[in-house]
Amino acid sequence: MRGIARLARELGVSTATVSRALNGNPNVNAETRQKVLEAAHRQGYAPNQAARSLAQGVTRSVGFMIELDPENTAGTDYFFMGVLEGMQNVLVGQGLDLFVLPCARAQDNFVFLQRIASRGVVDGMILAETRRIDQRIELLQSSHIPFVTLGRSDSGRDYSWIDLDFEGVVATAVDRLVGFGHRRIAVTVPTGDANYGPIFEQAYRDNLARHGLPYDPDIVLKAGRREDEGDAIVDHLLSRPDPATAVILFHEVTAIGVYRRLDQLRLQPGRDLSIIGCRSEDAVRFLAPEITCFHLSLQDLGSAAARALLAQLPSSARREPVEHVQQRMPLTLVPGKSDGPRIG
Amino acid sequence: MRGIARLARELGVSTATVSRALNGNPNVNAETRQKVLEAAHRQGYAPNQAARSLAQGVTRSVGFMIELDPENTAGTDYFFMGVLEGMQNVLVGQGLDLFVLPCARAQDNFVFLQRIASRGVVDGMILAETRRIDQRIELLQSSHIPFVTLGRSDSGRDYSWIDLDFEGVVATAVDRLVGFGHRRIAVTVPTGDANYGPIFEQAYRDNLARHGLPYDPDIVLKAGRREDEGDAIVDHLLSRPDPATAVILFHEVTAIGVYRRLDQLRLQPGRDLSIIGCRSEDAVRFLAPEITCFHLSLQDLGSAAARALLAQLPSSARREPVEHVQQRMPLTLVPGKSDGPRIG
DNA sequence: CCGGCTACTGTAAGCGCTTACAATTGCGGT
DNA sequence: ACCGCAATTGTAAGCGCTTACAGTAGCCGG
Repeated sequence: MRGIARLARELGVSTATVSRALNGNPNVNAETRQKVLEAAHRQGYAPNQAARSLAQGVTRSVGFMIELDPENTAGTDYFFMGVLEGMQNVLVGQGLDLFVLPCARAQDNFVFLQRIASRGVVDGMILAETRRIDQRIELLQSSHIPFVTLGRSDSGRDYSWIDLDFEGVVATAVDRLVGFGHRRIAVTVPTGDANYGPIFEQAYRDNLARHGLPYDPDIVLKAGRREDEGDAIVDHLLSRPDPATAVILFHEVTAIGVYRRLDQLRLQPGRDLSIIGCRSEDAVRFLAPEITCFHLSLQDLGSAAARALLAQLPSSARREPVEHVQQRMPLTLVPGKSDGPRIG
Repeated sequence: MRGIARLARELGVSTATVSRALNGNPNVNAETRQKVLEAAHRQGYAPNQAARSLAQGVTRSVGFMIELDPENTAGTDYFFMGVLEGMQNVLVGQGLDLFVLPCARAQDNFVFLQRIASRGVVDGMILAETRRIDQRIELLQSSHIPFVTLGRSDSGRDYSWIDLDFEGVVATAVDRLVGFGHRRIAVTVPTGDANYGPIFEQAYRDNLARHGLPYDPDIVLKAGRREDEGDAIVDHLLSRPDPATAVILFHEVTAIGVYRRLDQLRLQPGRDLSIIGCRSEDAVRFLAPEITCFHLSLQDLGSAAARALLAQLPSSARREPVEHVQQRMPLTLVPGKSDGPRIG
């Protein structure tokens, strides 16, 4: 005999009493509770989680699904650790455990989630890197599992998401560059099927329009998350008959290549080409001149996601249907020296 | 009625048969199995994991405990992502799930593990960042939970660990510097109570001795994992009456500060001070001149840990006591331009 | 002295699954 | 016709915990 049953026998009480004492049920004599707690502690007793969740139907834990991308390990930069902290900050307060569930290969993400989402592992899910069209959303909805995504998808359905305020970033960046007198403002947009590409590009178009500037697809460049893409960006932009005088970089690391190539051409960031990055990344912290970029609180992002999930978890009396949170996290501009007045 | 029972009723068979069919038990008529699998698929049936583990006593999953350090988010991402990949590469093949368990605050790591380690969550654990004296090791041993640590501890007990071959790194670095004619070789050692500090320092002493060089505590500097610590390192080393001509940096990011300060002093890495980093980190990828450092395959590290854990998991007939793996992962020298012959 | 109340504890029925064991069937061999 | 055996399926007992419900005891007011 083991677990609660052994404790019960040794103390000469029923398993029900032990269970109650351990779970803080008020219907237990203070003295009895004391005895139980002591014995439990003495024996290093820890409840079997599987039995617990089976009996209660909840696990008191939430999952955070991330995808491992062999192409791009370095790429995640310091994103997740900050986000995890933010999540934990709100989850531990609720007595919830966080399980990060890394999916081995991005392609397998659907079956992976299907397996994990089967009742009994977690009470809710947070998904990272939502795609434009993401089957996982429907899967979770049809399984009636509470979830939140980090990133919007194109699903028309109503669900909770937290995303970065790309619209705000682009608006601020364009305003700033236009204020500096720039009129040929290039932009790089991410490759891949994450949904922020189109969002970013759309924001770019909208903001050019707001300033009455024409949209020229020739200075909208696809670029991945590798610093050496920066070289090609410079070459392309400056080789135009009507060269861009400023560029907004979606992936900030590409700035490294941009700086390098400019240097080779004896050109100077901020003077010969104004550069604004979109989310400060570790790798560019040491560029000189400092890059103008946007700062994001990863902790806030994580906390927001966790809170949005909490709001959906069964809890104290909640009759009315859950409210879905759809929130864009603001980023703050950190002015550097990589942009400035247009010359010539 | 739900789960397996519903399937069983609809198909007019017993739950036992359904369970057997689903689990690939050979004692099921091929036709019956087919029917069951079809029905299960049609209904999107997924087994309740809690019930499964309760009945079987195993969870088919392993945990990887990491500690969140608000001081030090950057950089760790890069590390963990690579390691996770390596782990997944071996775990998915075995049908095991990996749960990353982030502990909110490093101080709470013991109670955190105690809670998680209670039977029923994972079958085994991998611990990151083992301390010199780490209670978690005894906890896991007394709970009879298979585990592996990333990093040695001072525990005399026999258990599985995977660590970096700091001894090899230091030996190679010292040999190289001595070969360049250096005799005053400084070193930085990490702050904090992780166990690699003392190991590193001991290796340093041993290797100096091997070359008949004196050990001078004055050029053994504590340094954390922040680039700006590099400035102080330079100032200290060069202000000595007998300045060091070379330095081995435990935390490679400090090289950024070192480069910066040298630059301010109009000195040059590789000529005025030879610098060797210990493990290539993302942040220093773009330093010029390139830093001489050591490359570690994070994937290999992760795979090794996962394999060491697998070896302990109950499986096919294994009567003899498990063998504990104690393995130091080799790092390979990547020569750069940050070190060279001693001048003067 | 009794009914009813509060405070506590015990009994036992699950939670959804696995699995040892029993039961059934159909077969070939004698 | 009967036995033994293999193949297949069913029965039911858990796995360790929670919890509705049913006691039991002590107390009060009437």
